[in-house]
Amino acid sequence: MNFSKTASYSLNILSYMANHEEDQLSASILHENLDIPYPYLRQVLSNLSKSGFIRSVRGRSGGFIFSRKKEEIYLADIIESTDGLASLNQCILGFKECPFNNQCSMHSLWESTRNSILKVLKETSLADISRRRD
Amino acid sequence: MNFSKTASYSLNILSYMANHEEDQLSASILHENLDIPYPYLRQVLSNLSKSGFIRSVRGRSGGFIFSRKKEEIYLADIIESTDGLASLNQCILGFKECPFNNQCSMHSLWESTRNSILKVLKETSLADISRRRD
DNA sequence: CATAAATGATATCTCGTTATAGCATATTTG
DNA sequence: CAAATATGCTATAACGAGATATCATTTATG
Ligand code: FES
Ligand code: FES
Repeated sequence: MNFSKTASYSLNILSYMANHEEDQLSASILHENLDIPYPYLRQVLSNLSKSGFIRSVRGRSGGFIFSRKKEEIYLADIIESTDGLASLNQCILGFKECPFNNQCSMHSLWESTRNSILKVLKETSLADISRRRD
Repeated sequence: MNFSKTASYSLNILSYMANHEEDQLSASILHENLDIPYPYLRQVLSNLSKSGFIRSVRGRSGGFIFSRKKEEIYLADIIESTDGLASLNQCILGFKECPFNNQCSMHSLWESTRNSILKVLKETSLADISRRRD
């Protein structure tokens, strides 16, 4: 950890979409509402399509819409598709081996912490966080 | 979070030095014992000098030695001098504003977690972690 | 004094992430 | 049909962290 900007963007996009599930949203609309550079936003949307979270509708008045139920898309899935979850399994100080001989106070603290984080990521769906928000 | 490689290197170097406090250690010696590329190691050492944790002795049989007591160098000081501690005060998902309207389960979990981490960093000195280790 | 071995300082390279740009294709709308 | 507005695709640029390379300077040692 932590997560990349691309992962943040992805989470931002999908959570916004979850709050506007009825609509099919275009990159332009998303760009107007989210603080993400337009060309990069389009790349990220493309990736999210390829990852199967959303699908695209081409042509004028096209856009993006969920291809899976938001109840079944977990935050962990999104992180996994962008950064991978492996980063969560590392020492918070970035060491391969604990330089403090596995005796440092970081070790156990971070281990239980990251398990908590992982648990939340795995149990929280886009539906869970889709609450009133503009 | 998380911390940069440079921060990891710095912690690695200083914790190694704390276990060899008696000695004045050269970059070559440190390079032989730590898994850090030599030229970069020298840069990091230079930064640690400028930050006042260690001082350099020039000339043949020169090297580096603590300029402050290891009892008074806290992990938080080291992180502060490399990455800055500000990174710890951010949403773990990398958002400026919580996109979930501050209602997401990450929020409170991460907030208390990072406080715990910060507490450990602020209370753990190099002396505390300097225990038998080669 | 000359050599060896160390740090000081700085310029450059690499590489992955982030960001940009442009053209092709699809589809709605008048 | 033609224009407008989407996405698909892909090439390229910008940027920063990490890594490398050089040369100057300092000092111990023979
Ligand atoms: S330093 Fe990371 S677990 Fe000990
Ligand atoms: S998403 Fe980071 S605090 Fe809610």
